Amino acid sequence: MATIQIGPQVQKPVNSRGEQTRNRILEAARTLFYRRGYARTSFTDIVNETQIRRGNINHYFRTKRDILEAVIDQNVDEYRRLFRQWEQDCPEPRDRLHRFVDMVAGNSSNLIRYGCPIGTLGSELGKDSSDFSDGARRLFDTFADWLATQFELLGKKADARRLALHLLCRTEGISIIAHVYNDPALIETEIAPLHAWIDAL
Amino acid sequence: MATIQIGPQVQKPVNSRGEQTRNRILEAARTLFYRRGYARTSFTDIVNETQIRRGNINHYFRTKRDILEAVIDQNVDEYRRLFRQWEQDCPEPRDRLHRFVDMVAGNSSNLIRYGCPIGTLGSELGKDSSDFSDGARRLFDTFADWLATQFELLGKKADARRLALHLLCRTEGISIIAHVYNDPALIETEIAPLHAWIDAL
DNA sequence: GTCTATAATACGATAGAC
DNA sequence: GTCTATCGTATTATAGAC
Repeated sequence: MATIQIGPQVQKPVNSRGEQTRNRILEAARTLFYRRGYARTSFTDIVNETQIRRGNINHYFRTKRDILEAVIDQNVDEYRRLFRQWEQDCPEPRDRLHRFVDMVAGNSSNLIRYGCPIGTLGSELGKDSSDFSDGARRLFDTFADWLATQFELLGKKADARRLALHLLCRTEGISIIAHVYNDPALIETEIAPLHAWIDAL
Repeated sequence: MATIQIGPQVQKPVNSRGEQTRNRILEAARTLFYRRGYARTSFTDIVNETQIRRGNINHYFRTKRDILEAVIDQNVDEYRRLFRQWEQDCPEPRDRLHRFVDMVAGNSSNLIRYGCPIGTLGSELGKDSSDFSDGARRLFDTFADWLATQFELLGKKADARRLALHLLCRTEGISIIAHVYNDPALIETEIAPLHAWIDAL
């Protein structure tokens, strides 16, 4: 849905000093939340990582949870941008699905060290009294929706969502086990049948 | 490897008051770690849950991490006991594998609310500077080893470990996605092909 | 074995000067 | 927009009486 602009549009200064500071905070938080988990990442960790003073961070994000929400938004945006790129690169939806599976394989060194960036956050946020399972679902929906669209384009209209969730189950499971066992070979072994599965559709 | 006993064996009083207290602590911790995660569970939470005083808990477990290790040991023991039960109930290894898959389906209400008890703990412990990925691996090995044994008994000697890890990938992936989406139907849908897969081996 | 009291620290968040 | 200083609380862990 487009928003109607009245009068000259006020251009948001995307590279202002404030914007840069905010982005540095966000980037550090994203990495730390991924590598150490949200609960174990402290405000002080972010201060040390960015060298930005405590009070200044609080100027951009009043609470730690505000940072989390912004990090999730950033993740969603980034994956959507990636999907758009794939759509441009691959006219065939089948090739886009292969791209998705290849992304898992291509990111194996991070997956092995820290687990899936979406899945581990999802597990943590889904837990009791984290009252933020919305964030986890929003993150997964970014993937599920896009994957379902590709299956629809493949003519699997009725089963699109089921197939999308199936593929997510497969890749998430691989990420967990490969992470626990620090085993890159397992990713290769488990990814291969997924490519075959996509081709057989 | 059996230990040779010399002289009359000293029987450990398994139902002494101390043992009972220790077990109550352990049971509460196990539930809390599962439902809220290890990092977000505090000593105070365990005190409130058990009504056992702080100092008394520290008499049995000096540190929070000591509790974690004991909880993992307890989990390992309990699953091993369950596996022995299955071995008695089912002479056919194929039926035992079906039992394993059914366990996931039968535990769906907990899986949906809190995720997989092994997988979520594994994700959390595998993270950076938790320096306790051993615990996660030990937990998963309890399953992987037993599953591999069943595949060997099925005549899949060469592929036993690969098949075991594949099955773990599948069930863990299902747990994650069903948890994030609070979707019990997804468990049923995704479990069915696993039974078929076992039968087709 | 059980309890109370408390030490020592890390945390999230705020106030207010510049 | 950036900084220093600090409040109030929650945390793990310990000391020592009973």
